[in-house]
Amino acid sequence: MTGIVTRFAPSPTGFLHIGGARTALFNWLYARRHGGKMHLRIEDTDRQRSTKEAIDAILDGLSWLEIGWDGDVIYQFSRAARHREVAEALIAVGRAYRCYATPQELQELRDAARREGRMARYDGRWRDRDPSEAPADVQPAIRLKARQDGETIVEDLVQGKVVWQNTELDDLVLLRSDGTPTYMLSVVVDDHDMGITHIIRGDDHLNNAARQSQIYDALGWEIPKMAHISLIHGPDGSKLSKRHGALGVEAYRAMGFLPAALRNYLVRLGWSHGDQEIFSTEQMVALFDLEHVGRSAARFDFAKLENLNGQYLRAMSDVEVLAAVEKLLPHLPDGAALATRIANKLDRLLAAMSGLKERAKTLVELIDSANYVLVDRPLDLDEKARELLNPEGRAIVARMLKLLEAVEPWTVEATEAALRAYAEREGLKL
RNA sequence: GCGCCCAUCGUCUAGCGGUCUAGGACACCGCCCUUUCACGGCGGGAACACGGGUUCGAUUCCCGUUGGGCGCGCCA
Repeated sequence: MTGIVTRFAPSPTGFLHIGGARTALFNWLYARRHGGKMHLRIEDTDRQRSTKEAIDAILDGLSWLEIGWDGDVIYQFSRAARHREVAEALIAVGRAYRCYATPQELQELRDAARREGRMARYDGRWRDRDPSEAPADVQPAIRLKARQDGETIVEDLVQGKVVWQNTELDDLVLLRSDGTPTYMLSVVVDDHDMGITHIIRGDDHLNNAARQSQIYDALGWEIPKMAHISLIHGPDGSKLSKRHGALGVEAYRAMGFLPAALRNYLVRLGWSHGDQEIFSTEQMVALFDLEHVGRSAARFDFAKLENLNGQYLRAMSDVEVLAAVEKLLPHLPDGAALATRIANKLDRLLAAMSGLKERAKTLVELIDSANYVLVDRPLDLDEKARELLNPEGRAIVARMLKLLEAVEPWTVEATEAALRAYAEREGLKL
């Protein structure tokens, strides 16, 4: 029973963004590398913000990226009863207590702390109070009775040893006054019950790691190995925002990126294997490790993604690229129209593919430049010839001819003849 | 503000005390190929944030400063 079990645990409050995709990829790679399993757990304990659309987007995004999970999808909210039971058990053994502090009281506490330059934390006012003092009209929350002395240490597989003074940590809420479990409790219980051996997640959770180890400690459970990977930043080094590239992965699909290329780009963000840049999925699985995951944040570089995508495109066979195009069509805004346009010209498209794919960085670019191949004959050759008057037009015509050469050689001859005639008439030099 | 994390070319990174006049990739700039574009080939500029230690010797180890990030909810 030493198999490795990882999990990807997104909260369904939005699409699967690029950072989440990388976290999923790392978990997936690590599990596969060691012949283990990766579970998918939807952290939907926030009933207000969790949506069906978000869940679908996450599932869809993962399957597009071809990142599979083992077993059924676990919905965290469905395990609330179990979480509640654990919280009660903690009270029974004296490691948790009911807290009757009101939201107003807590807010005042936070304000005071901030004013005095301390880390905002609960003061434990109900920690040792006798339950008989409880006000009858307040529904209590259940808080962990955390150790107040000593320190909490997390041995992180990526970040190394991280230490917190216990005086900095407070008695966190396990169960809300409405009886629902908090994220902090749920993760610990679920990770334990699911037999998770390795928690690989974004380092925005590093601080949570300390509090969660306190819960593990109170429960007497073994703490899974943890690896907190750095976040992905925008090109300017600040947090990745919509303005940058914090789009859902489905947006990258719509931009014409290939899942394999995106995976390759993502795995190199933070992880490396010497100087190697291109990794097949098999190689990633065979080589991935946590030792070579860097600790610093990486900026998202669109140009590099595009370059990588272009490399993948060129490496694919013409038939494969055509298949990828057809697969992409339903996800494009004008996909339906394009699909009908392409439908009866598949052979033409295929014939031009080798010329097309070496020019494009994305599938969308490729489709755009396939215009000349897809357009209905006859072309207005005179109009094309007129474009020769400027360098840009000259380039377009030349490129068009190159593409057409593979499809319809006669068109090239006809066009060239028309160009020559036109140039002669206008006294231009070709 | 307090806590925690991070710090090599513009960007992703290699480097785990001497092999570093710091390597690769993307981007950029030249040249070649090409009646254009792209692909391809060749070449070029470009980095160890700063200041203290430790050491015979620091890009590599320690401390501080600066800069950036994350966290500080009965959100996750």
